[in-house]
Order: sequence, then C-alpha cells, then structure tokens
Amino acid sequence: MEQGSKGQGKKEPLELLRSHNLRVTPQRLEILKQIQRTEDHPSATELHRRVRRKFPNISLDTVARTLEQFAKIGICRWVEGYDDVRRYDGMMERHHHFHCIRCKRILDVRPEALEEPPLPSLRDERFKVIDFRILLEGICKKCMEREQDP
Amino acid sequence: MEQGSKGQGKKEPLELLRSHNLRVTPQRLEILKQIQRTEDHPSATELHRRVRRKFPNISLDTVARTLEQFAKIGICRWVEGYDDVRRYDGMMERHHHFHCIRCKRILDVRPEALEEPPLPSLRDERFKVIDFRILLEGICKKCMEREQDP
DNA sequence: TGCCAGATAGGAGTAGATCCTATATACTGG
DNA sequence: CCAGTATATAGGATCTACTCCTATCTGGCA
Repeated sequence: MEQGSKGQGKKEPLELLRSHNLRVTPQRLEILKQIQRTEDHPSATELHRRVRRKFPNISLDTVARTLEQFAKIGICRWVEGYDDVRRYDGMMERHHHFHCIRCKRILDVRPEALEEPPLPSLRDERFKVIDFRILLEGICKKCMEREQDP
Repeated sequence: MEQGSKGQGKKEPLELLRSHNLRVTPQRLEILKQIQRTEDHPSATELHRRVRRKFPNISLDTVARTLEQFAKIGICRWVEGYDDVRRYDGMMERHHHFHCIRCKRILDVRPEALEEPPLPSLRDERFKVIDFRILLEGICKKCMEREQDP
C-alpha cells in the first residue's frame, strides 16, 4: 500500500488535527492510520478491534468519539448502509459505492469507472442539493462465483 | 391520500402474501397498511409504535420479522441511512432519496424531478450491477429557512 | 518543568434488534 | 363445518452497538 502523502493538495494528518484544535495523541494517530488504510468500510466496533492490536486498553468510546470528530472535520466520512451499524470510510476522494445484496459488502467505485452524470438538475423546490452520489446495487464477483458452482 | 389500488399491474396485498406462502394475519395486514401509507422512512421501532395503536399487544419482534419478510418478497425496501437504525420504505415505485445533512430527514425524489442518467455503463469487473439509485445530499427547505432568520 | 484544558479508560446505561419458547391461530383435508 | 398441524405471535431474555459519566491522565503551553 502507498505510504505517506495520500493527499495531494491536502493537509498532513498531524497538521489537520492541529488546525482543528485537536490534540495530537498516539491514539488519534493510530485511529487515523487505520481509517485511512482501510479498503472496506468498518464500523466503530470493528475499528476498535484493529486499533486494539496496538493499544490493547483503548476504549470503544474513544474510537467512536474520535471517528465522529474526524467525520466532522472531514478526515473520514459516514457511509450509507442498510443495517444497524454505522460505517466509516477513510477514502475522501470523490467516489461511489457498490452494495452486494448477497454478502453485504460495500465496494468503492471510482467516478472514472462509470459514466458519471453531472450534478443532476433538480426540479424540486423542497431542498438545495450540495452533493450527490450513486449507489450501485448488485452481486459481487465472489458471490456470483459461489452461486455458479455449488 | 389515494386509496386502494396503489399498484397498477401489481398484486393486491392479500394475494401478494398468499403467493409467497405467508399466512394472512390481521397483524400482517396492519403492518402492510402502515408501511404502504408512510411518507417518511420509519424504523421497525417507529412502525411498531404506529401498529400498536391498533394492536396494543403486538411485539416488536413480530413487526421487525414481518418487515424483513416483506422486504425479501418485495413489498417494501430497506432505506440507506447514516445512523444505526434500519429504516424501511413502502414506496416501491422507482425513486431516489434526498438526505438533509441538518435534520437528517430523508425525502423521496421522483425520477422525473431530475435528469436521470441511464443505468451507468460500468467499466468494473468486480461486480454485476442490478440496479442503482442516486443519493442526493444537502439542506432541506425547512432547515434553510430556520438558518436564514434566527 | 509545572499547570490545566482537553483526552482517555472503564464501567454503567440505553436502544434497537434478535433469539427462544409456550401459546394461539390460519389454513388444510376430511 | 370441524379437527389437526404447521406456522405465527407475545413476551421475555439476550445480544450488540453505541453513548453517557467520572476519575485519572497527558499534550501543549508558559
């Protein structure tokens, strides 16, 4: 996996924390590292498990609270989901999601991978659209293969 | 609100249940009625509250289990969300959703309201797309008004 | 180096969802 | 129309994710 300067034009993690008046603690840095390296879309509980490998005593509350702060200042995002856990995404480049209806995995879809329409022109007075994403739904390769030869 | 034959070309609720080998119980019919009349996107717990007006002793488990069955046979859908409750949608006509980032409400968006792109042509080998939806995000009218004059 | 606002650990509390089982009831065939 | 049976329900127990609370700790400052 690529190290370090993930953000072209973006602030470094440490600077990012500082500029939002968040103290730089080893716990926060580790959480940051974990959320940025993920390819899946883990819940707070799952990330807690991962961070515990380095900080065995870290509390779930710390992880959850930290992730929420990160999401608010734009270090990570909440991911839309269909179950009752809140999921996070460390991938901040614009992208869409594919949901597998079988295994429930969520895969990232780069905008280049599909012919993306421009911000849809709305004929709706009920709201002001700031952003939009496309939510693809179907069956992932793994599940298709599993279903084809039983 | 329009009564009765909601589905042109669709099966009647009763027949729908029967054709999926689900016994027709008064509880199920009431849950069905409630989920089909909703304009919001209620959770199982919220729907349980509503159904209790008619069946004070109905258990949450029954409502949750029934909704899951309904979703599986295509009477209702799961709604994508950012929090840790599972929400349902009784509107089965194709549509998209607008999420208000302030009040967290989810509003339905008819496809005609936006210039909908066709099913995006995917250059991605990792999955087979069956369906897609657009997830709009922004600020709803109510919240805009509230923020404008304080 | 010492201070203190802010951060953490750990436990308690909460809410939604799921599991379990005895009882009730919708459908079936007679 | 009725009895038998497979299925559904109610209610409680359990589970899980998350949030709240508070004593202790510590990063960043002077």
